Amino acid sequence: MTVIEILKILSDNNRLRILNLLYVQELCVCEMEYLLGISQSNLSKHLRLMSEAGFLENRRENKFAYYKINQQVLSEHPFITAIFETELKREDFLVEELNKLGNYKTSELTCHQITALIG
Amino acid sequence: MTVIEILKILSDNNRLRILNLLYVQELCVCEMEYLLGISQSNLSKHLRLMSEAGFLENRRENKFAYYKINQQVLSEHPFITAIFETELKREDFLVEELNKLGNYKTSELTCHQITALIG
DNA sequence: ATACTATATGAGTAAAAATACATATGAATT
DNA sequence: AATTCATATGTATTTTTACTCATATAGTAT
Repeated sequence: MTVIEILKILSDNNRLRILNLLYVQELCVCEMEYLLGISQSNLSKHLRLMSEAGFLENRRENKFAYYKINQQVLSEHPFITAIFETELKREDFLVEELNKLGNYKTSELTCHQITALIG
Repeated sequence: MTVIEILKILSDNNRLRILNLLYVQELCVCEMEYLLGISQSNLSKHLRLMSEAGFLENRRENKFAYYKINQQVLSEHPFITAIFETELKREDFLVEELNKLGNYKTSELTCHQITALIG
């Protein structure tokens, strides 16, 4: 992965929002759909883009698809961590979305329940 | 300047090439045109974009327009320095362009001579 | 097997960004 | 003042990227 590939991934608002959450923890597609309000197909395409670039890893558990950040990318490119740790914390809307993620976690809703809420 | 604005600036190949040189030193438009082989109008537009965003500063000296990186941007956003210092050094074509800049400097050509070469 | 449901994908559209070409501007020189 | 020359800008074009809608796929459960 070249710098420019990484920068192109990071320079989209929705992808930054996704990564902002995934930097905290692995998440299921339905959870991101719920937390971010991005349409399912759009979300899926951003996730695919980032996975094919090697930025994300994914697995399936039952019906649900989980995505997480490839830690090797972070260790090979420390500037990414710097962005997540300091830059993203300066953007109010991203901090709010982290709060929403926090609330979601304490709610202990399941993916099954989430998809019922969305659909 | 938001992170996303900065990332959008950085995520274009020609802009990265420009900044790669400007990270070494202030340069005139004609020098960048010569060193990078980017067309004058295209170059000018990239420079304008980055200046309006506050990423670059510029001054005129005689006929010539000089651009440099706004140091405040670097100090407020250390991840940018990390990109220049370590990431860009991994890209062969960018390192070559730095070498070309080095050669140009030792040649001690003037802007006047450069524009004669280009035109 | 069938139906159900979460995610992925194909095709089309819209929006944004990069570039090229022609021309304008503005400083310097004659 | 007229000319020259470096840079900037307007307009058009091309390329790239994001998104929507409809449909396919692949797991689950009945």
